[in-house]
Amino acid sequence: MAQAPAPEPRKATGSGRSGLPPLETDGPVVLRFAPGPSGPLHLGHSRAVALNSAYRGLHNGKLILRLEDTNPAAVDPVAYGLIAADMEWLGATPDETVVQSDRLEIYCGDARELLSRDAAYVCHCDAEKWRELKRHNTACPCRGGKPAAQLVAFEALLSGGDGIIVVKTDLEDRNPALRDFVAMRVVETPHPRQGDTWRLWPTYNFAVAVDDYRLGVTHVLRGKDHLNNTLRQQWVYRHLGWDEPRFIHYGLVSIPDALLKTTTIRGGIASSEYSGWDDPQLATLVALRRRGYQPQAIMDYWVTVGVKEVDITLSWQNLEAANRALVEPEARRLFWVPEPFELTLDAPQPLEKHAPFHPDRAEMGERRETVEPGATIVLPAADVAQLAEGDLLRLKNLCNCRLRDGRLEHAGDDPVKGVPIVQWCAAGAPLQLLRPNGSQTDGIVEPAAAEMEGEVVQFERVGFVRLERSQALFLHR
RNA sequence: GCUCCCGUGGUGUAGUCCGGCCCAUCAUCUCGGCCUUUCGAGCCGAAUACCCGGGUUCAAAUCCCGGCGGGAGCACCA
Repeated sequence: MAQAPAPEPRKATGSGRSGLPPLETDGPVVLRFAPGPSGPLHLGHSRAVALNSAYRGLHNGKLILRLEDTNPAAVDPVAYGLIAADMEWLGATPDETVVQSDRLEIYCGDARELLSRDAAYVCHCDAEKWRELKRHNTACPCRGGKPAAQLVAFEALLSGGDGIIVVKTDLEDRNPALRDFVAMRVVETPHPRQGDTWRLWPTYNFAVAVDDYRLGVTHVLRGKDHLNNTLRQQWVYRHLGWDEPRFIHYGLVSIPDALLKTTTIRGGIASSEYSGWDDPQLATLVALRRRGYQPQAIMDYWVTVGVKEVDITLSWQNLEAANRALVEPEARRLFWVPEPFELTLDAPQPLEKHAPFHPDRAEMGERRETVEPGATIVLPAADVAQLAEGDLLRLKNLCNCRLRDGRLEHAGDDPVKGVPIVQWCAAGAPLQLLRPNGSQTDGIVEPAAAEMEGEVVQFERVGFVRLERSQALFLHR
């Protein structure tokens, strides 16, 4: 029984070492991540994934992915696969995946149990009227029916008619959010996976309570926005005499400069404002991945943030720092010249470029290139603008030059202290850099880039980027 | 409006339950310096915080009361 998923070797990278406080527990730990399949995961989701996954590792527990697709109208069939892929990329592959729309018999069973215990009722009132009555701590006429009659009404609803199943709570509760809540309702829209086999669908709170219990979840780790939902779900536990899991709520995260709302992104893609879910302007996981974010950086970041109930603002700088620490030792260096300015090089003889792929790791090799006298050299226009006639500058890893009459005049090979050092290209290919703010910069990249598609590299003096076939995506400085 | 949660530097975090070892930890950011044929990395240093007001106490970031501030929920969404 005690399944022990191999805890992946979790390397304690830099910042993430502080670690999470262990969970209170008296046995095996079962956790779950439960998104609705409406699109791929984004940075906001990744906190829940990271925390649940970190605790799985810490307690050698089990992590369930539960797809919450009980609203047929809000399901994107491709999202099931996208979400699974995102979790895998994060290194948080679930031990088990369950889909709520496969479990309708279970919800119906527990609804019947609720009804027969007089803990729920079938309501045929007008929605607005029912809410209004609740607001005044008043029961609707349907609430008083006998369990036997309620059960009959429930069976009838399965095949036709209007109505909802309501969980009885305390109508006198001072918190208006906690007075009687809907457990199941009729949705005629066909479900992408189930077609029209079912018309009575559970709501979020009911399905979650049932599944957390029946799946043996021991710790429910989720955002603070679920505080009231927890209170509602606890009514189901009490009515049915179930032992409760431990509930842990972490604070809300606000992510600056990021569009996270799935429906808005979907709209932006439809209107071609974004090229797709992985558009570099987005904070979806696929987009961050495409730009060169390392999953471990994201996971580490959330672990250092922890599980407190305070609301936080995500710090891109801190996340970038975590990613830079991972990427910097591995990233090969390359010259990329933004807004290239052409100059002719005057030199007495051919010059040899010896540029290491990594300044601190000679074993990574170097890029070599011969530059003939009279060759056209491109420099960043911004750097040329800084230069006055006769000024000395160094073409990095090549030679010193002096700017004379709009040409570059060779001025020695050995580095001279205090001289500006600039990246340059002689041969090279056009390459556009895309930044997450949507801007694009034209430039020339050195020949070595040709065989480095897909790599995260550092453009010297520019920042880390990920190379694609004919463009580069800016990662961070 | 009602209900619930939270409030340590720019950002995040440790400490708050069990008051003293906290003139408050660590990371990141910022600013200097060193180093470096990148404005990357590395090394050294600096600056910046206990929301406010009372109270209890020899002693409060830590306990109590009252303000103020932020957030969430009050869906036949998840």
